[in-house]
Amino acid sequence: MALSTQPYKGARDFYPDDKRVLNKVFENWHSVCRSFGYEEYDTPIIEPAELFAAKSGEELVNEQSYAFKDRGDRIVMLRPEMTPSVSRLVAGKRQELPLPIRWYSIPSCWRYERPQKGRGREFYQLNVDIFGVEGLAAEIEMLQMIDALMLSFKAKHSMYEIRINSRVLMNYILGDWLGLDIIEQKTIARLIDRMHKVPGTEFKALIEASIAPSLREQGAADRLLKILKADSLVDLPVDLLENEGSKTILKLIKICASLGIANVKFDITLVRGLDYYTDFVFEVFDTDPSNNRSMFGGGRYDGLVGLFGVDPLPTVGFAISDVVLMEFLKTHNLVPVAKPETEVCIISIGETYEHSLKVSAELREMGVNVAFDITNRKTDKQLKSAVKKGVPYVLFVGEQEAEDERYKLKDLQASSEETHSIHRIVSIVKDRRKNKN
RNA sequence: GUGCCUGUAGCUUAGCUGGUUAAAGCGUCAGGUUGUGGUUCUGAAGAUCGAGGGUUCAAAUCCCUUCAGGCACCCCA
Repeated sequence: MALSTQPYKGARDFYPDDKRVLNKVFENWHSVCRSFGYEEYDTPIIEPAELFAAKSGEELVNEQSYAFKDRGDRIVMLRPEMTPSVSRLVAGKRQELPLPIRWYSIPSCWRYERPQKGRGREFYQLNVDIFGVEGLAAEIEMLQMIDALMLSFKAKHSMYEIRINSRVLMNYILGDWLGLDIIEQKTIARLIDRMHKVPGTEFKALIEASIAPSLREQGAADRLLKILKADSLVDLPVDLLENEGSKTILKLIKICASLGIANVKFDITLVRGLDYYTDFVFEVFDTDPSNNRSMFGGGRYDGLVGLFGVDPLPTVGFAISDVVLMEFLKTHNLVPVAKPETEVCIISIGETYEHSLKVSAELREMGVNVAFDITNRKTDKQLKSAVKKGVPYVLFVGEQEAEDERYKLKDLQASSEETHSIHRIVSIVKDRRKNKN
């Protein structure tokens, strides 16, 4: 029985053609993060299971995790997300890190799920977090970064929308305003999260079924259903507008608008599954009907760092996965094109193998990426494979050229060739590189 | 974890209601008289038809099981 050439279920192989695109995506992520003054960190892919227990969502930990025992009987997990790990790092140096802490990372994460469109078991995830800022300025910065990230892929504002909500407001509505107990609050929150996927009448029935009869008689269900229809903040009753969460949202939308980020919208049905969020939450949606989905999200989680026994630290962060982002880029025709980094293929003709070796070495020393075709095949075959690989230049080294130390450089796109010295060749190739970037 | 759909050479497919050595295009490799491509011509390699079992004189083609993939639900990046 031959071995399978397929990758493990839900995990991916990146052939060079795919890897170049992925790298391009990463490059965009890196450069946006750096431009906002964020620094990269990294952590192990394996963490003790208890790091995630009770901090992430229940289902994420119990049913969707790669958990196993190591040889010392410790229960470990492949990280399903990065947030608990960053919090661990920050807590570990809580006293010495200058605030605010602006960090990012691109870890690969693992979740035991059934793969489907835009979701695998393994994925890369850009994680961006800012620690140590209590006020709205942190939220604003996150939204600004998201705007810059989307822009770095040439996305237009019409292609996506940033929906925001506040857990403070939501908790107030469900708790004080409606008078639900903790368990009811949880189930109702779940339901609200799914509101747009369930038919209206069924949704109403589900809500009513989850509310205690005494409250139902006071009209709690109807009050809730009514405010869930709110399209914008001003549709809410006045007493809810007084809530701190509402004020936060209002200010955020206003400031974003003044920054030209007009696609930020209040969405009262936005909940998010992770348990650690404390106030501001958001999700970015693809507006294209064929891919109308939540792409990524984040929010404020002020409680996580403190769980490590140090003083708490207010935090806002978000995460984007490469898998979902690629779906977005595909539907909007924005997938970056990425050519190989090889700039010159050397084709040696006649008895010039050793001379060609020297030429390649010289070019490399001067910073040119050179692939010497050492297959010794016929010239046209070598040329063809250079073309197919997408290399911009071919350099012919024949016996005459070797003698003159001037070589024929062929521009494969322009389909022109000129004979030059090595130095001239280097500057031509480097000029091209500059113009490309 | 639940439901639906799919599974023939590396890729895209043909193969009618079961019948001798399973076709084609693309790609790969080689050659078209020894220094040039994105044209053309010729040739080669490459599939026990996802796997296992069954029905039948006979199965890629019918039935069962299983595996893999896709999509939706769940959940989420």
